[in-house]
Amino acid sequence: MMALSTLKLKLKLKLKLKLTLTLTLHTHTKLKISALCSFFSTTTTHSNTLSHPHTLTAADAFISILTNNQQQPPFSPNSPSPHLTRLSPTLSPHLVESVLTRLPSWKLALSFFHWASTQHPYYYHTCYTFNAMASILSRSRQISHLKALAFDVPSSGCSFTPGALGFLIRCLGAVGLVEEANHLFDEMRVKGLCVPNDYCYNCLLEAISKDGGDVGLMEMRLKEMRGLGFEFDRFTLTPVMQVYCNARKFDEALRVYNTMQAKGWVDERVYSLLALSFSKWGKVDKAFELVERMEGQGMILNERTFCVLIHGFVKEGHVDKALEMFDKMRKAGFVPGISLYDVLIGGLCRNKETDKALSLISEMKELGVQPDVGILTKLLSSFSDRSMIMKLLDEIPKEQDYETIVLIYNAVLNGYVGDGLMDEAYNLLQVMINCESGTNEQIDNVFGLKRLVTPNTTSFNIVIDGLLKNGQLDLALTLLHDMQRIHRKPNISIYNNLINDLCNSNRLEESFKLLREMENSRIEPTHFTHNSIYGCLCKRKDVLGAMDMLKEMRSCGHEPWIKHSTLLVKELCDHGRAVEACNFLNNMVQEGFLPHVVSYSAAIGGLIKIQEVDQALNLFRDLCSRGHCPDVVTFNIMIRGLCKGDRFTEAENLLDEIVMRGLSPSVVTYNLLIDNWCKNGSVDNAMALLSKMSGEDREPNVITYTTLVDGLCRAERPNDALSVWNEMQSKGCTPNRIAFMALIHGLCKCSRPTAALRYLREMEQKEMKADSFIYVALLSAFLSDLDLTSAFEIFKEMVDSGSFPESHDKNYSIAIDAILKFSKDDRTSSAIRVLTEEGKIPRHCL
DNA sequence: ATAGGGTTAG
Repeated sequence: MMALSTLKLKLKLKLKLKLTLTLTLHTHTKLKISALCSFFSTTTTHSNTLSHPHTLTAADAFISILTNNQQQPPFSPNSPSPHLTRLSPTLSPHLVESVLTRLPSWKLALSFFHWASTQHPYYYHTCYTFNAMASILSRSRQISHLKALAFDVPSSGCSFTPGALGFLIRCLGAVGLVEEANHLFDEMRVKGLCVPNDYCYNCLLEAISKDGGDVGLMEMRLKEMRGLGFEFDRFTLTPVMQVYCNARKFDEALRVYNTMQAKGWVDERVYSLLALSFSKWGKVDKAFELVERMEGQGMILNERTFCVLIHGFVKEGHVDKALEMFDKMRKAGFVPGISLYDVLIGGLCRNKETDKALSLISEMKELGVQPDVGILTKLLSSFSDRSMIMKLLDEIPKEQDYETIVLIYNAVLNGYVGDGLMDEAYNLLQVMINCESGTNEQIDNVFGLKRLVTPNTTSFNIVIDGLLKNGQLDLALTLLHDMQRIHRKPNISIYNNLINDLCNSNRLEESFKLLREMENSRIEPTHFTHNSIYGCLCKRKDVLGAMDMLKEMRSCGHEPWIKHSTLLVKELCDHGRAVEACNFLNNMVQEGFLPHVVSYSAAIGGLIKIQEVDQALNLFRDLCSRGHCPDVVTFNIMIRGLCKGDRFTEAENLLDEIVMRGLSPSVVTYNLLIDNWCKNGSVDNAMALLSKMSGEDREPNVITYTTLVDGLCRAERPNDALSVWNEMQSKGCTPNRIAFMALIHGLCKCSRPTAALRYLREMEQKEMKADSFIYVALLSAFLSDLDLTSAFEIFKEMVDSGSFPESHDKNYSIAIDAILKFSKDDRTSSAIRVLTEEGKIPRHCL
């Protein structure tokens, strides 16, 4: 880099002095300063401007030899045509360039190009002949030859003007040879064969942008440019923006766009580029806005851009914008082809904008474009209205082949199914099934169509799917039999959907029957088929069946889904069968399926549930040796188990282990520890952890606060509980009914029933209903407070809201005691009698 | 027609 800038400095200096000295840059190459510093971009085609009649004649001579030689190829290695050999002393770069551009094939041109270079000592290639050749190879996309040529240029020692280098780089860029372009650029500079100028850089950037765009490379070249003191212009920034667009670097692309906008460099190309990118990013509104801005400046998109945008807009579901664009396109004088109509009508059908779709159809016809079967089936698929169907069927040219008619019927079936008209779909399918035995009238009754067709597999697929979605499994199953009766082979999709639905209805035996049936008819079950059945077995807790299915899956190479295996483990564990669950996981391993850490976590939780904490710990420790690492959730499950077993030290050690393994404790982890401390009388530890949480970016949640409110009330610190409550709300954490109940219950335990009642009212205002134990807690607290009136008020609310504790509830006896108290007191005894007579209190209470 | 699962509070 240093050497380069010195060189540049020297050159500038010498230019200033207007010296015409030659400068030795390379051992073999002498360059004229004027050539080196030419800042003009020069294209190869000098042939048009050749001025020497002599050269023209010579070129004609070469071309006629090269193209009229039918006896033998002109360049067979050992015997070049004697005519050519005779002419070879006249070779000059101008002549070669002229011949090259006029030869009819790249092959001939390349042979001639190579031949000319061997005519030493009379001839050397120049940048113009190299570029003429490169241009031919690039246009005919002869990538490997072009690559070889680009590789040869630096070692040929031929010097290039910056314009020539830029041209060559563009040839490379046009066929995606970006690496080669970069290599060439650097080599030419290092070897002193060219001093690249801003034009060269612009060409290089353009090449980079063509290849999807390597942002790092592009930014490096930009930095280089700036370092060399080159100004950026529109030809610099357009490819830069394109690279950012391709890389989805939204902000950077916009920044470049804004710069260009400020400089007035935004042209059609830039607008189109950005609009297309916006469309690709799903920002249809922005894309549209750009197009309008463009129009405001009197610019028009080209046809291709219109098409791509319309397709993109429809794909993003913005059919309205697509239609507006379509309108603009026609106003710009472009005639849309049928594929645009197809995509627009497809989009309108998806949106159920059937009127607009139909008006497009009439517009097409006015323009003399006949809607094809593809468009008509799209429309039919979205209609279930009989007269509409008839009208559309009228559009179909009569001479359609059989397959096409089936396609059209299937579209009608799709239309019915889409609108949930299963009876219509089923009946039409039945008419089709019976078409061979039925009469023409039958089908005329349906649509006035003369042609009779029998349904194909797709027809059945459509109706069966519709019936399944509509909960008509049994009717769908009869269609499977209809298929077999008329010898239509069900496909995998039909089998899979039926089996899946049977499994969801717990009709396992029938699923198996279908599975065997498909195997017999040589339709291979997929992993979906097997997993449907496996899932059903898991839900049933059928361990043996699940194992058998796993064996079958093994033989097909189908993986069981994690959610199913985990469900089985969980179901077993929920019923206290954790040991069986563990055995099942071991058997899975035996079958060669490594269960997921989630399934193992469920099993560990199950062992803890049956108080086998040591077994749980063993499994937890085993996980790593089985190729798994426990994650934070597994740790949480284990921590809870240890806490439940009063093994606090081990639990806290696990917390350290989480950190040691590079995991980080989750909010749940902290909640568990807080709960543990609260229950063990170390509320202050718990409070300390609360303040630590925010610092670690683990924001406390409603469970954290609820746990602490409960803990503080247990520690007889109602005021602290209330301040935690307030802190929770000030942090924007909304209490749920469990939180309210914890606070109300806690305040009651702290003999603060009046405060507690206020929160019950707040809770009720938020339309949350308290459980009966809350009423009982308030009731007891008021009674201990000897506030019989408030106690009775709560009691009455409890009775009225149907929250009287059940007889097996431990609060039942408290309620009964309260009734006795109320009966004995004059202030309340009559009211109790009324309630009893109304049947609101169990009569035997008295 | 197809991933996704296991843990915490009254």
